[in-house]
Parts: sequence; C-alpha cells; structure tokens
Amino acid sequence: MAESWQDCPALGPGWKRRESFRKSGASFGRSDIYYQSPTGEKIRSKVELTRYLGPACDLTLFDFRQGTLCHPIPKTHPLAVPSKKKKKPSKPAKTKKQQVGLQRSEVRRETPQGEYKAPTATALASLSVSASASSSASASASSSASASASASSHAPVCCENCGIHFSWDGVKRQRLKTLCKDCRAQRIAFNREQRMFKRVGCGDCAACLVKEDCGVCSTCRLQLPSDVASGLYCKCERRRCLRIMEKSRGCGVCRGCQTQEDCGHCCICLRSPRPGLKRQWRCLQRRCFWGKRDSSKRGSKVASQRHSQAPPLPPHPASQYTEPTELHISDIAPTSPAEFIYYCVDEDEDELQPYTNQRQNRKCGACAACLRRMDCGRCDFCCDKPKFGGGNQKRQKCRWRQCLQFAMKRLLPSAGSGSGEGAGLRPYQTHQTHQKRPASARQLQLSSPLKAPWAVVTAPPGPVRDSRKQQAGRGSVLPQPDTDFVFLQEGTSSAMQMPGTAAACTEVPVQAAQCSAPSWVVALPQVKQETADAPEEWTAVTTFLTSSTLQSGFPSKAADPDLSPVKQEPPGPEEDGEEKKDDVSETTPAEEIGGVGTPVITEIFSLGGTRLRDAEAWLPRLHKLLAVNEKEYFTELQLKEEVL
DNA sequence: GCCAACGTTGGC
DNA sequence: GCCAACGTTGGC
Repeated sequence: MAESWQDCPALGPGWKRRESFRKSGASFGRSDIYYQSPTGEKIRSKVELTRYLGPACDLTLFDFRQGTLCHPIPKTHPLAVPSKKKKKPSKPAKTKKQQVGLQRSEVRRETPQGEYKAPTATALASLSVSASASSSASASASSSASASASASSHAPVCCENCGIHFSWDGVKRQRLKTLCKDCRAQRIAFNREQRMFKRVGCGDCAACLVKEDCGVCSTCRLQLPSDVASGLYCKCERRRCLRIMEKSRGCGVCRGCQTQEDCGHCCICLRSPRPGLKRQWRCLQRRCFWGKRDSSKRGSKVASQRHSQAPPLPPHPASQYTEPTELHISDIAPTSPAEFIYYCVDEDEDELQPYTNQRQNRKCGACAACLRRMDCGRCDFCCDKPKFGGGNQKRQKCRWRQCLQFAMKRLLPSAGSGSGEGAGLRPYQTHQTHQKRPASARQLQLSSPLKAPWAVVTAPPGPVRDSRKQQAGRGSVLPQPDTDFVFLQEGTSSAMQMPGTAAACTEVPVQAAQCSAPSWVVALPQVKQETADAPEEWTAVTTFLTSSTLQSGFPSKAADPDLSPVKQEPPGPEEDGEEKKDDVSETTPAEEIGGVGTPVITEIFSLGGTRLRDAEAWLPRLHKLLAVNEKEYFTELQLKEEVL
C-alpha cells in the first residue's frame, strides 16, 4: 500500500511500482497502480505495459495490481492460484487497435528513444526468465543487455549545481539541468516561493509594506476604475515584492552564473542556428541554478535596483511567509480557476450558468465542439494520444472538441461589460490587450488545451448589436456584441475555402449568427510556433460572411502579404478540398452535429506580447477594411437573419 | 508568461 | 481495467 515508488523485481531491475490512492472525488479511496520502467516511462495499465514491452512478452502470468508473477499452478497445490487469475485474452478488436498503436509508437520511438530498447529487453527477459512456465519469451534476451541497461539507468551523473556525483534515477523528464535530489528540491522550493512572491508578496519587504499605489508608474497610469472594481488590475510596480528575482541577472553566485564560457557540447550549444528564431538560449552550463526569472515586461528601475540589494539565496521557507497586512491582488481576486470563473461572470448570472470546479464543467454539452464525437487525429493533442501512436504526455482533449462555451466563459471576463459605444476598439478592450495580466487572471488562463493558435478581436462597428436581442434565450451563452473573440474555422489551402465537410460549414455560420455579434476572423500569428508544420493551412475566413464583396476586402493571410507571417496550426481534421463560398443556408446537414470543422474560440488574454503587438499593427487596417465593406456586410447579415 | 509534462480523477 | 482528459506545477 505504499504511495511511493518501490522496486518491482518481477519486472526486472530498475522497474518500480507505486500504488496511489485517490484522495477525493467520487472514487475516493480507490487505488491506482503505476509502474515506472528503468528508463522512466510511466505505465498506467497492463495494456500499456504490454505495449511497452512488446508483443513478445507474455504478461499472462503477471499480476499487474500486485506486481507479482503468478507462477503456474503446481500439481501439489491445486488451489494456490484460482483459475480466474489467468487473464483472459484481450478482445480481438482491442488487440488490433493496440497493435496499431504499438506499431506507430515504435516508429515514433525509433530515433529519440532508441536507447530505451535495452531496458525493454531487460524487462522482457526478466519476466520471461522469472516466469519459467512461459516458453514464448526468448531466454537469450541477453543478460548483457540487462546489465548494460541497468548500468545506464543508474549511471552516476554529476549535479550541475553542487557538483556531487549521484546515481541517476532514470526518471524520464525533459529537464535541461541535471541536479541531485537536494538541489532539485531546492530549485522546486525556490520556484514555488517565487510564485508566491509574485502572487502575494513576502509581506515584509519594503515594497510589500507600501500601503498605496504610487500612481505614477505605468501600471498605475493604465489602471481603469473598471479594472479595480473587478480585481483585474496589476500591481503597482513599487509594491511588487522585492524578493522576486529579476530576469537575466541571475543569482551571480551559483555555478552557472560563474561559468564564463559556453560548454560547447550541450544541446543548446550544439543546436544549429535557426533563421528567424528570436529567442537566444543560453548555454546550459551557464544558466543560473535558481533560474527563475522575472518578467521582462516589468523592466522597471525598481526591479533593477532591488535585485542588487536582495540576496538571492537562500529563499526563506514558505512556512515563514507572513500574510501581508495590506490588500493584495490575491485578497481581492480568487485564485483558483473555478473561483475566477464565478468571479468573472458574476455580472452575467442571468445568462451564464454557474460553473463549479467539477471537471465535467469544461463541457457545455451543446456546442459544436462538445457534440463532436470523433477526435480529429491530427491536432497535436490527438497525436499525443496512444491511440494515435502518441506518447500520452499532453493528455488533452482534441482541440476540435474543446468546449466553446467554456472557453467563452473562462476567457472573456469582459463579456457583458459592453458600453454600446461606437466603432472600433473601446478603451477597455485596448487597455486589456496592453495590460499585464494580473496574478488572478493568470490563473484564469486556460491550460494548454484551450490556448489556441489564433485570436481576435472586436466586433465590427454599427448596429449589429441589436441582433443579439433576437438571438438571446436559446439556452446557450451568447457573447456580448463587443466580445473580444472570434471563431476560426479549420484551415484549408485557399483563402476562402471552408475546410471539412459541409457539416462544418453549416455549424459554424449558424452558431456565429446565433451569437449575434459578427465575429471577424483574421489569421494571426500562432501560439505554437515551433510545432507548427503546415504554414499555409490556416486561412482567414469569416464565420458567416462569405460574400464575394467581403472576401475581396477581407484581410487574409493569403491575400494580404503585409500581415505577419505565421506558422500555422496543423490542418483541420478532414479537408475535403471543396470550397464553401455559398451562403450558410445552402450547406448540407451535418453527418454528425458539430462534426468536422468545429470552430474554436480563444481568448485575447492568451495572446503573448508578440501577438499583441501584431494585433495592434493590423487591427486598424482591419477596421478600415471593415468599414469599406460595412454596408455590404449588414445587407448580407440582414438576409441571413431572415433565413435563419 | 507561457506551456509541456504528468499526477490525478471521472467515466465507460 | 482501462482510457480520456482535467488541473496543477515545474521549466524555460
């Protein structure tokens, strides 16, 4: 019943087993069994274990839950092992499915993890030898391989910080620094503490003791009453905790900071230069051990000064933290995402259903994305799934199945605050895009699943807001007319080509029209710049404005070379290559509601600095273009609403 | 600030 | 038992 990792000799040297008890939820008290291979691979089920070890390894005699081998029933002990202990063979379909996954997985692992083959053979051999009754495994699966694998998984390594030699535990995690247990623990504690300093401050430094905002720093100047009222404000620069380590300076005392020259052999030094890559990585041997960096956006003199004054080490334990006497952001704004949801949509209770922190509340169950039943199989999250041959590291829902309503509620705290003023970006919107996100808002931010490789912004000017009233009361959450988001259609290879089947083209326009506020879609710089591999497959398309007049004037990546070049998200799930320029009413019914081509919403908050700057550059141009086409647009909008 | 990784939990 | 995926956290 140990919650910690323990050796599992039944699987061979280096294998570990852990039993984890669920601490909450409906399955409280239930336990899960996890295994860890000599190379650090996490195994969560017998299926995964079989997949990992390969089909040649017979796990029939292996009790996954107990971590032991069930030896064949000796004739002298007929009751020792009940017959039902022998696991029945898997279903043919499932076996086939797993086999496919295994093949893909093997291909995937071929290059990066080829060195892991030996441990696999080790476990296989060990299991086979231990289970003497099993004749399927090859006894020649080399003891030498076992020895080498064992040696490699426990090879002594040198801590990059303190320099001591220690035995590598083989835990597979993408860490650039090799640290001993103690240094790793210190680093983690330091990171945790830095977060706390950023969130609430230490409470005893000079900055934390300042009672009032300075009123003159950039943060204070940008503050709006609405921000303060809602808690969505950033902390005065002079009141930011002095114990936050500043970026780029480092502690100056650790081994990394004191190293003067690049090592020349780390992955950073050996990395071939990439044209256009903005970020310049520092040699691994020269990175500060404490590593935590302050936001470069801060850039205040105060920050520069205080680091030189504050000793970088050691961080005081979190237990010594004293609650600040003054009001901080965390005192006003809730800290958990669920709380923040309530916090943000409180004014819209008439329209928004309350959210709780229950996991299923990430699904509204009604939007096109929720109704979509099939994974696209092509987005990065799908590719990570074992069934698609992935490594199960991201563990996220297919991007095209992530709830749209949830995204709206979580990501649009400004929704409902529309002033109904004129065209263009309202001050509040503009302000939001420029302000640093407060700590609470950072927690509001969705984790990777709902970050999206696009964005934008702002409804077109004019009387379209009135149409919202006609669409309310449909049981779905509607965005406010001036909501800062758009729908983006899955990409295709041409500017106005609507991807996927006709279902997609039907679903999206209808939903967009229901949302009343026509959302303008513009191809924007992507979030995932390094993983994108299909640069031309996202295009700017409107959600329901498809008139040729508008198309000609609508800024798209393909049509407007002035827009920042972007790396693109992988293409949509199914591309039929058929252009969809027709009116939405002419599209064919969906085979499956919310089928391919599900629109995805993102938040303007998630935009990084680069993207925001890009947005600033093209938004005025967009508005100009929109103004040109406004008349035609509203004419068409009216026609569409009549159709609907 | 962002996001990849992964512990954990819900549900089939 | 197994898989999907939510939510947290460590790293950059």
